[in-house]
Amino acid sequence: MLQVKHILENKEQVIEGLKKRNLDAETLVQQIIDLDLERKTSIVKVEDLRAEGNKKSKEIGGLFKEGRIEEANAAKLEVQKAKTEQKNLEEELNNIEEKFRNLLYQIPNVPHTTVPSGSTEEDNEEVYSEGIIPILHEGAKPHWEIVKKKNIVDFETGVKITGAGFPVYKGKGARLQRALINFFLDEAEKSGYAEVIPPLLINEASGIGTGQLPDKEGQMYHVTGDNLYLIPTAEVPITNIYRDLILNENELPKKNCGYTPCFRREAGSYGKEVRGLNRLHQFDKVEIVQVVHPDESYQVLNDMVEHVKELVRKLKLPFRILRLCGGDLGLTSALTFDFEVYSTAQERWLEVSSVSNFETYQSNRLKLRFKKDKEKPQLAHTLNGSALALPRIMAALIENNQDINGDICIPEVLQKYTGFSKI
RNA sequence: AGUGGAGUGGCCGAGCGGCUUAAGGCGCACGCUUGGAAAGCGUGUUGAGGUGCAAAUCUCACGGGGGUUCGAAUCCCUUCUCCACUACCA
Repeated sequence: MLQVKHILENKEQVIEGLKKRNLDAETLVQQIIDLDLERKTSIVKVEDLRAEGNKKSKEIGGLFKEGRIEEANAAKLEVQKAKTEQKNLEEELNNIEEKFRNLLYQIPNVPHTTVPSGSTEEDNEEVYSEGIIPILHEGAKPHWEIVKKKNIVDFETGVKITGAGFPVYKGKGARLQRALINFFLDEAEKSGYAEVIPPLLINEASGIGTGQLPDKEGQMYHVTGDNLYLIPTAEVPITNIYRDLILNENELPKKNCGYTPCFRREAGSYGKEVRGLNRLHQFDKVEIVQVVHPDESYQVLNDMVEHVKELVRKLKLPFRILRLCGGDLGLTSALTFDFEVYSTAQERWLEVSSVSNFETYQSNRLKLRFKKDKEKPQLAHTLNGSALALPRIMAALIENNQDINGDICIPEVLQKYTGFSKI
């Protein structure tokens, strides 16, 4: 969430910035400012009473020690009365603070100055593209037909076991998944990211920390028996490693990568969009995460984009990079670049990575700070990116690399991981 | 999962209703001392929030939340984590 101080000091700038999200935040921001004032007034009242109470209690302690029992008892009665008022005021303060927090949770991150305004993905700005879209032979097929024929991804069995969106990868299909995971992890480690294997279930505090809760609860699978959530992305557990920490400035940047399955309910999705591997409830992804000094976060965002570029390039997939417009930007992000690869048989672009700078939006919720010597701790910046999400990469590879015989050619960089060059 | 025990500052560890303003130690930082260092001595050593131009000052935090009390690290309830034993299991 945004820092209150930042809102107070940059009211107009915040409201103006949020317009890019097609959000008129005027009322909301004003409510927050008003409530903050109310909050402070209430704090003063409560703390004054507390201070007085503390003083009196100490005096009573002294009276008892001196054996002045009657005076002490009289003082007790007096304080007891004052407590009622204090309790009421404390309750009032609690209410204000809860309301205040809820309002703050509602305000999305302020988009970076370079974010284009716009409402849908149509308004995203293409900033880069690379690679040649292959011309497929007559009779080329979409990936869902190829994987069926080759028996490497079995959707029907997944439906039987769990439901739609939970495919079973088989044989060389499974092997290809594993190859991609290992390839992505090795590349990440080469770029200096330390690998972690995090939990796949997270608690409520972690969900709030990275911004999935309270707003996007419906998108995660909720294990109600234990009040845990299946991770929608490794971003959540990996970033939460640093929750409640005060790092030394010289420990920055923190760079982590991790492979995890991801679980998304994707309520409301249907049709061509979800066909085959296009949109799944469970999918594999390698994620890269950084915690950095605020002065460096945009340089780092660039580095992360370059890292992802290199991955897609090595897989020889045609891709483009989009700067997300305000309307398409996630709640917590200040600037996001999406990577899309071209899936030739479907004749459409598929999003395979999203690289974002959250500035202090997450770290403020996470209480993730760093400190230089004796200076006051300050919030770090957090970033993350998919590097990469597997199913759509697989879809594009399968479609783009099908040859005249209907076989799938494995890109050279993957062959040492797969152990075969064709499926 | 059951039963019992325990969670105190950067770390160890005392305190078990009011001289706690959290003892003592270790570590760390600075100073004195020294040719230099060690030892020794001295000083300091958390975070959040409020008031104030500032100096300063107040509030909150002893795993988390709630309660009892004029007053809670200390008593009660609840929850989490760790340890031990029992049961189960890859």
